Amino acid sequence: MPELPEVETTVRGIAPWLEGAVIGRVEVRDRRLRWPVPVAVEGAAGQAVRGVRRRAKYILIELETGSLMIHLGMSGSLRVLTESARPRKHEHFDIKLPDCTIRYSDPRRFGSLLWLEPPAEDHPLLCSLGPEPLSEGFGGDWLHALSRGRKAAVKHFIMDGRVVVGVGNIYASEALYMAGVHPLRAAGRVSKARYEGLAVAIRDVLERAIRQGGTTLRDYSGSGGQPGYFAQELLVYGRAGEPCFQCGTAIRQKVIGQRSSYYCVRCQR
DNA sequence: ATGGTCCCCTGACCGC
DNA sequence: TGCGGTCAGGGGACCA
Repeated sequence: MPELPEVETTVRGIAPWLEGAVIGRVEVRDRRLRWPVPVAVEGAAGQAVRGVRRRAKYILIELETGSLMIHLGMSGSLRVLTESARPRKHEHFDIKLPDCTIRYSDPRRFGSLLWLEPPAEDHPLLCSLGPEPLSEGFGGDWLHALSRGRKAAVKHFIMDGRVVVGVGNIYASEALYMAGVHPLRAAGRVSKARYEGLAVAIRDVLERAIRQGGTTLRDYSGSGGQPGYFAQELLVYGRAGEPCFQCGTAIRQKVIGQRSSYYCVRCQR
């Protein structure tokens, strides 16, 4: 469920509680996540938090001897609890802090909690990731250069974390629509000029979504339990059969690479 | 290397 | 109210 804006919203919500704090302990109730939660995460107890950051859709809590790395998968969320509350089903673990508890919930169990030895960036899950879409290193020239000769659909291409991180299914559809690029077009057959427009669109949609606290379609909520408000700004995602806001043509839905894609056949070429 | 396909898992929703 | 089918915002693993 969470894409980059939702993960960023979560990081911004938990960071003030973590920064400058010492971890009380990490209480794991259910180790069954994408990978079994390693016992090593409990070594976080008593360690000072040196930093909290996001890399792609991973949340990194940097401690003295290593980092806790959290991924929210499709249905994960972190909540800040300032009063004691009985853990419920699917609430796999708690990070206990002096002034609150950060509680992880993940019904579908596609998320993860791992312990990373330094340097964290050498971890297999992080070392081959592409640039952050909101960073200087990302732009149309990068997309254009990487895509030469690639026959995969451009939508699939921009969702590949080795190309650029954090562009999930919702925002891929949105950005392609904004840039007027057909999602099924071969990545290698998109011009440099159109990649420039696509890069701008990716950046723009992600920044606006972050400002709205992410997109809540069904069950996403931020660390304070609040929904994201970007759903009301979606231009194509989830609008199959409804008229395109630019030309009135019915928005098409098609499965590309196992995921639903939404686009306008008239406005996107 | 690249490009398909499959799958992990639970819950919500829809039609009958 | 119950039941079966379908669909979800991610992404690793595997095969050709």
